[in-house]
Amino acid sequence: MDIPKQYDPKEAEQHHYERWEKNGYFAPEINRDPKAPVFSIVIPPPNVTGSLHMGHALQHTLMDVMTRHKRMCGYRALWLPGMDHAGISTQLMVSRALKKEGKSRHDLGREKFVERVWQWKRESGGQITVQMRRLGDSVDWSREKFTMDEDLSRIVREVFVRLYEDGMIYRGNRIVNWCPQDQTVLSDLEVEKQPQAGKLYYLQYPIKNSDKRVTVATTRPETMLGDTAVAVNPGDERYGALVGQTVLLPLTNREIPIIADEYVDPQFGTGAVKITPAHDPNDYDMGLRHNLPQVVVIDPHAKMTADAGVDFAGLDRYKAREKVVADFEGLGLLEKIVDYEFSISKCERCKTVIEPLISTQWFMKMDQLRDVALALMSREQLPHFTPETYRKVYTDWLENLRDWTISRQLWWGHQIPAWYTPSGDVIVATSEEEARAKAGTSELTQDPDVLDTWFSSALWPFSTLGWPNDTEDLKTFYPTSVLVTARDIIFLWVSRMVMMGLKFVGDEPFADVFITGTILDSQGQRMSKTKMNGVDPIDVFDKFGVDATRLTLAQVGSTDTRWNEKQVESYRNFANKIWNAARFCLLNSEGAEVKPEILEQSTALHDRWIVSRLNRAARDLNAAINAYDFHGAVQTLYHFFWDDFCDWYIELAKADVTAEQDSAARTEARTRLLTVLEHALRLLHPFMPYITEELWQRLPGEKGLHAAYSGAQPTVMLTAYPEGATNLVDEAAESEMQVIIELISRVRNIRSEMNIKPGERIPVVVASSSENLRRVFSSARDQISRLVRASEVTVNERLDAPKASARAVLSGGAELAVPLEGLIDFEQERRRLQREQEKLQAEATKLEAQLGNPNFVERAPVERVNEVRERIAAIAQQSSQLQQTVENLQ
RNA sequence: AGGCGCGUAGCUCAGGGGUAGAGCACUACCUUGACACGGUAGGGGUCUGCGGUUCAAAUCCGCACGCGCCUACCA
Repeated sequence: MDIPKQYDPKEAEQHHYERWEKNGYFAPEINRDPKAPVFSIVIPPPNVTGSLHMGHALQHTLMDVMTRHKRMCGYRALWLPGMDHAGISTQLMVSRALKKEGKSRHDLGREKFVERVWQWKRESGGQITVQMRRLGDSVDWSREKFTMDEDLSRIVREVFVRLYEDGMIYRGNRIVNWCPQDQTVLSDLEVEKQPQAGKLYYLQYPIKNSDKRVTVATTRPETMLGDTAVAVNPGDERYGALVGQTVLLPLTNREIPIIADEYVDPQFGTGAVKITPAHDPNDYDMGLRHNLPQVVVIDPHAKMTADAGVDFAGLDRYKAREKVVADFEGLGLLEKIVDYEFSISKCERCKTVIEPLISTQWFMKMDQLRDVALALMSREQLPHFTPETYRKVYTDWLENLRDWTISRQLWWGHQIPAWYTPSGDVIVATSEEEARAKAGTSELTQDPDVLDTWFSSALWPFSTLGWPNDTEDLKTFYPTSVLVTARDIIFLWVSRMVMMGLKFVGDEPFADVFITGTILDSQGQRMSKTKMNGVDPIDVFDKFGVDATRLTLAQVGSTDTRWNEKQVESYRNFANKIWNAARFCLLNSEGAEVKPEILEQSTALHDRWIVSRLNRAARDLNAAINAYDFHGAVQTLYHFFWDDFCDWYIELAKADVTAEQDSAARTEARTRLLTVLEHALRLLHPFMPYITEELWQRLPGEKGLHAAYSGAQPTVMLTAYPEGATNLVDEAAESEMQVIIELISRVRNIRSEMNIKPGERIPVVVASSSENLRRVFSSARDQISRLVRASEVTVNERLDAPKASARAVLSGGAELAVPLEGLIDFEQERRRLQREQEKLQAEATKLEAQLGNPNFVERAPVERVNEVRERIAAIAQQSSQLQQTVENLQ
């Protein structure tokens, strides 16, 4: 058999995925058990323009671990993939491509432009699906969806119409966030706040029929051209007399009132605020309260309008700002300018400063849906968030939810299914035909706007499953089991899916929500394109292998973690360890094959021990995965495989397995070793799909699949995930083995501390008053001998060894001695024993202090007190044995 | 301004009322027939600080400091 010494991940990553996909292993139909429980996840659809970044790699790893785990547990498992049309990003991307050809989207016209986007999508969209295959995502590609698919688009229209008919969608004229660059409205969630070092300008407005002035402070002087009032707090004594008077607004010919409103904070600035209802959300609200006119002085391109006056019309907003300030200064009305840090709203896509503008848009009322979602949370604690702290984030957000601006002035997206008659009536329908029928005319114009991308995403968990038809998929897979996503879209997406799911299907879209952590760069900064500090997962795959990367990511779970390549390297080493352990098993497999029954028929201590450890690990793993404790799961796998299986079991079994002579005992040892390995590969598979499949395929024997998949081509993917049988967890075997392990470690410690040459064989004397322990030592005599390189191992009731021996006391009431005539350095040995003694004493002192405290004895649980007493007794015994030993050295 | 999270070994992180953990890094020895991407044995922490609750606090509760993130209409 030819197995290289080093594992080559690329080799394994090359062919298995294609076979899994081709054989339909990812589709839930592979499960033949009609009574199989169901597990389903819908993928957070990545942008069609996107490529795989660390965040995806993390989320996908976790979703794949869960899906593979549940599939192996016999669940009818579906992980449904798809992509999002990503309105603004995609439109921008294609527009940029056009620009290189010297064209704009307006040159093409809407229809041609949209066709161009589709063409782009066909040719270069969905790069990420290739990368998902590399990562090993076991998604059912036969169910792949795209938010702009015809069927999903129809569902979007259907939902829109129903919401409109329910009075939850309306068209209105309001102040909105406008991006002057992208020429579209944005929702509150699509603008980002940034701290900005700016200026606060103090402007003086003359009061009519008086020589007094009132000073207002503003960060945006240009908006004063649209002021329609000055407001003060009604309780502000400084200004009480002014309320009701009129201000002569400089640079304009207008007179505006001084009004009183609670909103004004007397502590801030001068306590008097200029009010510009057309260009500030707060002023807008105040304008409505006081019936103030809205004077629009800034247009959608962020240029000043004719209403700003002839001196300003056509100026850019920042140029206008300079001119307003200069003019005030010229008039002697500029009181002062102070440095001031405030936050500014920017378009999250293009980073242009948002202009609040009054505009006609489509909105969705959220109060009713919000209440239903909140009721679900208070009544059933759904969805259940992991980590739980996000429950509060989610509910707080919902409680403060406002209407959602759902229209966008884009061409790429779901065009709003509303038509206008020549007389201006609005007809909302699922198709133009239906609209014509409703309107009684064919002279209709469709609303040019499209819907916010998140509108279709909100429907994702049921639109992908065939709603509004009562499909098998919808009945089977909805509600889905868990949603895995990053925390930044809890509001944009998670909450909206809950609301829409409840409204249209009647059930919550998912029971659980797992919020992943964030992978930061090594400096603790968020990875971002602009900072160029991102780590490309594909590069990591190439360098360390997909499986090692997955293990690293799975371990991250819900914690924010700095990217640490050393960690991946360590898991690359782990993969290599697995490879070489398997290599050893396979190189010594002649005459043997995997045979699961053998595990229950183990009699030797080390065999019962590894079976116990295996089942314990399996039990812990199932519990950890089900509790979304991925970090714990990875640790369990790592230590079971490396420490228990490689460091101890293989070494203990080695003599039997590698015996030159063929024998029943050798075959049995080999069979057991192969079988334990096969179980370990199954445990590892959800985390490390490639190396496990590669090795599993090489194991000899009829390796069974889970009953639900009988008849399928052999693959570790479809084997049963070991459950961890309680009856095979053998506490006695584990504690007996623990004594052997301790014995071996102590002797090795003596060898190392005494500087005994590695090749030197030494006699070992062990003694215990316990007959059982003596039996344990005797049966393990050969193994102990090999692992500590002993010339002979003697087991007695009482320790009988020459003075010139190194000694140690074991925790189970056993002692050992290593006679070292001529080799031992008495002084060194005394120091070594002294250190042991000190450690014990330190512990004893602590425990005795505890026992000496009457409150402890009275109030602590009895078991606890007894534990301490027993421990003290054990230490006392060990200690006196050690003392004896030290004295014997004289 | 509020809310949330975090502060544990040199580094990256687990843990979480009852004797401080892992990986990496470090020290010594080892090319022993699976693996040097390895083996064996070690060293290393008053668990940010101060108070409180408790028989017992790294763990629970306050407060302070530091670091993140989120929400917010202070011009």
